[in-house]
Order: sequence, then C-alpha cells, then structure tokens
Amino acid sequence: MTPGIPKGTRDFGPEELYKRRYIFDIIQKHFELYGYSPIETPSMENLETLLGKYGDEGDQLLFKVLNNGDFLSKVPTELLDEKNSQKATSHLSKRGLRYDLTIPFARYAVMHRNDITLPFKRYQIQPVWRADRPQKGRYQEFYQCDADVIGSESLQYEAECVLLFDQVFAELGLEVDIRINNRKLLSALCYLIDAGERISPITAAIDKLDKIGHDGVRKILEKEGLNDQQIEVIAQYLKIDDLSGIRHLFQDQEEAQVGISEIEQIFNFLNGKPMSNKLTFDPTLARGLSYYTGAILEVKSTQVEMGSIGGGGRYDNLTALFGGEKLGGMGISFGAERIYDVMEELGLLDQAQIDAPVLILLQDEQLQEYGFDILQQLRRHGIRSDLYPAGAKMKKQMKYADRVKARYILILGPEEWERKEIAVKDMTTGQQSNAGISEVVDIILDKTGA
RNA sequence: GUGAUUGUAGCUCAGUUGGUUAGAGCGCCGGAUUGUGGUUCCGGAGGUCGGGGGUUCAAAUCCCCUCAGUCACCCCA
Repeated sequence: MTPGIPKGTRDFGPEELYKRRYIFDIIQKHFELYGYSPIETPSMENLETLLGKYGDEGDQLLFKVLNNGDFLSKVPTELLDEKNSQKATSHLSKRGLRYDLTIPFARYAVMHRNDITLPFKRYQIQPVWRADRPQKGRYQEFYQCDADVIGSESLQYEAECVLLFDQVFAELGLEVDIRINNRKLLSALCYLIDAGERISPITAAIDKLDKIGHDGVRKILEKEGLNDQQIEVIAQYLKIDDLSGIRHLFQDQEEAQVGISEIEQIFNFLNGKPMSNKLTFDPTLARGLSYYTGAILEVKSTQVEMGSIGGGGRYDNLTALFGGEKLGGMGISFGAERIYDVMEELGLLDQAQIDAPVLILLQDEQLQEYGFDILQQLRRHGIRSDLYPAGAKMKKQMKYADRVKARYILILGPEEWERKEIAVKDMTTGQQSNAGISEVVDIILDKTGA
C-alpha cells in the first residue's frame, strides 16, 4: 500500500510544530492573563450532545463514530432495506467527534455545575473535526482556541473579548479588522418586517452583502419569498452604517433598542483603551452559528485574503439545552490554522524557531564514551545538546550539523584529548578555538543566553 | 451536496499534430577533500507516466471508468 492520511488532515514536522507552538503560546498566555483557566474535554461526545446545535448543515458535517460490536444486527430490517443512512444513523452511531469547543463547554458547565463558581471563565485549545470538503484555509481537523465566560450577563466580557482579540493579534504581528454587531438587531429587523421565523435565511443573505452586493442580497431574498415591501426595509437597513441610523430605523422597538445600547455600552467600556486594531460596528455581520443571541464578533485579516480568523459572541441559553439552569455566556474563538496560514504568508513565522542546539562530533570512535560524558555535562547546565553517534566521517558529521542548524559544534579528537581540550566551532561565523570543558560551557551559556 | 481543475523521479515541473531508450532543476548518494558544513567541480542512483480498461502498427499524449489531490460554491475557523 502507499501511505497516506485522510483528506483534510495534515502531518506537522518539527519546523511547523515550532511555529504552531509559537502561536498557541501567545494565545494561551493572554487567555491566562485575562483570567481564563484551562479545561479539556474528550474528542468524542455523545451524538445527542452534538446533534441539532449547529443547524442542519452542521449536523451533516459531524463526524460520527461507528458503534462497536455487531451493531448492524440491532438495526431494524426495514431501515436496512430502506438504505436511508440518515434514519439509520441513530442505530449505527451514538458518538461523534466534537465540532467546536463551545457546545462541549456548555455540556461541561452543566455537568459540573456543582464544582464551578460563577462567573466561570475557561479556555480550551483542542482540535475539532468537520466533515467539510477541504480547501484553502479549511481542514477536516483543526485547532480552535476558545475562551468563554459563563454565568454573567455583564457586557464587560464583550469588551474584554474585544481587547483579547486586539492584544493577541497585535502580539502575533497581524493587522486585523474586528467587527461587531448584535443578533438582537437582526432579529428585530425580521420582526419589523413580520418575518420573525425566517431569521436564519434572512441573516444568511445579509451576511453575504460584502461578497455579492445589494442586488445579490435582493435576489436571494426574493427567492426566499419575501415581498417587495419587506425587501425594501432590509435594503434600507443595509445602507445604514452607524448606530444612530439604526436607532432611527427601529424607533421604539424594544429589542432593537436593547441591542443598540448594548453595543454602545461595549464601546463605552472600550473608550480610551489603547488598541492596535479597529473595532467597527457592522450591522450586516451575521455569523452562522445559530446559538448566538447578543453581541457577535468577527475578526478578519486586513493583509491576507482569508475567511475569518476569529469570531465569537454572546449566547444566552446554551446550558438550558442540556437541562441545566439558564446561564448566559460570552466567548470567542481563535482559528489557529488560519492564523498560521496568514502569518506564514506574511513571513511572520520565520523566526519562530527554537534556538539551535549544540552538537558534539567525534574525530575518533574511541572517544564516544568521553563524548557522551561531555554531552551530559552540557545537559546538566541546561544546554540543549546532542552527540553524533560514532563512526561517520567528519564531512558527514559536519553536514549533519549544518542540516540540523547547530549553532555550535564541539569536536573531540585525539589532539584535543591529549591537551584536555575541546574544539569549539561557531557555525554561524566559522570560527574555531580550543578550550577546556568548563570554559566551553561558559562560552555557550554566554553566547546563547541560556 | 454542486462545479471546475490537476495527477510524469523524493520535490517543483517540461514532454510538440500519438512515433525509438520519458527529460530538466532542486534534493539524495559517492568522489575531488582519510580533521571541518553551508560555495564549486565530477560521477551515480532513482520513474508501474495515479489505477483499470479501450482505440491504434505504436499511447505520458486520444476515449471511457475509477481513485487521489487542489480550488471555488454552499457553509465555516
């Protein structure tokens, strides 16, 4: 067989992993700085936990795990004859791979309600899986970095999340656009045109505005069966780009007014706070996940064409889905893979590599044990080091040293052995000198700052 | 789920209207250089042309099927 990996998945070599770790470390550091604590949940959840939370599309994209044992024997024969995978699923699979980190977190919060204190702030950096067809910036297995707070309605958390986005992307060296909107405005809009139950197709259409333009949106809405009057109101809404305009449009409609003042309060919290990136109010921002009820956030790179690299929002009622008390929550998610792709394209990850190690080379096989001894002395001093196994020509050893990007090489040979010295070569300058072991340690510690 | 596109050496790709033994660059291995890499020079290894079937005197090239990758749409990070 020829080796391969499933589509939409990737191997990561050492170089990539150092770069990824650089990103994850910065995100994690800021999560903790902002008072979030880590949790982890299993890769698999019960399917009933996952199903119905992400909309029909989401359900389609769930990876389902086949039951163990002779599961086919338990499927009613009518269903087998029907060959309807959808209907048979409940008999074939009771577990699925997690699709995001938010739903598992809500499940966690309900299950561990007695152990957590509200408001509960947690972060989670783990892979999620979607049976999507892969393309640029889209994989079937990818990491999300989520920070959520549950059990508080306070808008300070919305503001906090905006700052978190801003600070993390600033430290990563990325320029981004952070956009904010409020689901209450969208739902009020649908209510205004007497189409409250059509909120998801309508918001889906609105969300596409910057891609397909006003006419495109109009066409979709026509297809959805809205009448001219309704479409006209939506078109009006889409032309507004400031809060006072929105306020005027909705006059004394309560839900919209609440949404507007929420956004205003968030801006008030942020007033005067130094930010590297711009936060803009965008009434056309909708976001796909259906569980958001309040503020919604989305982050896009201004430098590289790529889907959103971060997003989030407030959800009022996720815990109730699992039979818990109603706990409001607010959370954001960093799309690590896309951030990686963006940074790679901008060349921002080139220096994200670990300090090159020290490598010991042997001139003579007889000196291997001596070399091993030197190696351990270096390691005891905290110097990242390695010993090339005996038996290779110096040229080959040198080439290896070059390949692994060794900063220093130590050469042990009969001549040096006679004088109780070690040859030290700085691979970046090519300079070489002899010194005793303790002096060698000092040189390396000094130069590498280890 | 829908649509496009590409599969030729480890990698990136040439390969003319079908025509002898399928090429290049990079990489790899060896040597020039038995105590010194990244430069240079010389030599070498490495290919079921994604797979299967068909047309033909002859197929990497044309046709059909199939598999895989990539990209776009839907949706999303």
